[in-house]
Amino acid sequence: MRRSKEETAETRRRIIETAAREFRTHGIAGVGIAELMARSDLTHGGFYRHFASKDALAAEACREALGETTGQIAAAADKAPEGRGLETVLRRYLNKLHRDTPEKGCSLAAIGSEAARGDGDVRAAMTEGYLSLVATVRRQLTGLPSAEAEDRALAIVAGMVGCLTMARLVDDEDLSNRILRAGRQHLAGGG
Amino acid sequence: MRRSKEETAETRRRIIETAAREFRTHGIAGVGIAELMARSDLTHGGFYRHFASKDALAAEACREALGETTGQIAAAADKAPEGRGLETVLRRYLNKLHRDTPEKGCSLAAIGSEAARGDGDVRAAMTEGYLSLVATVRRQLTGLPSAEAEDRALAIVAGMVGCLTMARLVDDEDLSNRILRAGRQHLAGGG
DNA sequence: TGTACATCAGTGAACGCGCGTTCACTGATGTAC
DNA sequence: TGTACATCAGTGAACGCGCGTTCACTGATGTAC
Repeated sequence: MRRSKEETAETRRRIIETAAREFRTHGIAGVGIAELMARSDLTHGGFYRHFASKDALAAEACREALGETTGQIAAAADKAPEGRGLETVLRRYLNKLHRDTPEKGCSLAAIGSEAARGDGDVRAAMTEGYLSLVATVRRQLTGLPSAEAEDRALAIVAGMVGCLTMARLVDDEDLSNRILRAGRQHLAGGG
Repeated sequence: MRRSKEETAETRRRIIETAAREFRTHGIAGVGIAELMARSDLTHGGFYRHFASKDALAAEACREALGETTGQIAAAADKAPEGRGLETVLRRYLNKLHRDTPEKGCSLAAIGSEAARGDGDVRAAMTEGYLSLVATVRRQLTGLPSAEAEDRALAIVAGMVGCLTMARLVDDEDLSNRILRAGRQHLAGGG
């Protein structure tokens, strides 16, 4: 049952996509290899033809997910009218749709605290994604000394991640909505 | 082997303390009942004399941990010189010691993304802890319209959680230190 | 206050289950001639 | 271009292990008289 190179590459891509979705929904520890493979229309036995371990897949899935997220936000920021780039990034990140669909959203918020304890490759992928968002935000901060713009971008992106995480964590929807709005307003202002 | 009421209460307290520490270190999913009981000098069988389920213990452990964290920060803020309350809170929360000892630190940052997917009681405990920190920060924001001070406090605390989480997540210590410093500076300024 | 008995904290074995990973096998693909 | 054979993607059973939870049992504590 050997498959062609194209089929093999496509299978690998399918597993990563499934994992990127499932890990963001349930956490890395919350999804098993067998379930992941079943949702990719495969049996679990073939997994190790594609990845050295679950952690190796987790790192690839995070890279994939964060590439998507950071790409979309960078594109939106670039298309924004002059001087409204930061506002655009904040609106793109801190909204109800993003809050309610973690499976398609930012991995930093979806699995940040779990990944902080995790595998080195996963942390490397997360660091790269974070820095990519920071670079996008930094580009919107014009008219500031370079060092201060950098620092401000670090704090703004971390603040975005924190607001989204807290908006998902609290058990009161009104409060959750207020957190999103407060984040959009106050992170723009100088935080 | 029945124990006295005092011994029983003490045992229960010991399990909660162990859990508060272990869950913050390894995540809720990352620690088993048997390990938790062993670290409390007990065998796993007796667990259900004290708690209805692992989730019930998780909620209690979060409540305990957050009570400690929020109490310490509120006390420090109250003792701060006039007008330096927010600065004090930020210094207490965003520093290397807190980053490097999650087992004694804030549960919102340690298990925030995992708890967001979790049990209702856990989320309730987390929401309570978050609101307690928000109230402390809000008290430091004088000379602002009440509604704006509230919103600002929501964003500041979420930003603190995000900065601490990211400082733990990135795999570059210099970057981690810069995130802590940027958070202290820019969350004070208006975010 | 002393006695008889019910309660129940803690033990340790056991429950069914899913985990990550390995492996012998199948058979189509890729390659060497 | 055609043939023989090595490669390897995917299958499904199996590995040892730890998970949350249950349960019969022990014996000291708490309670009722």
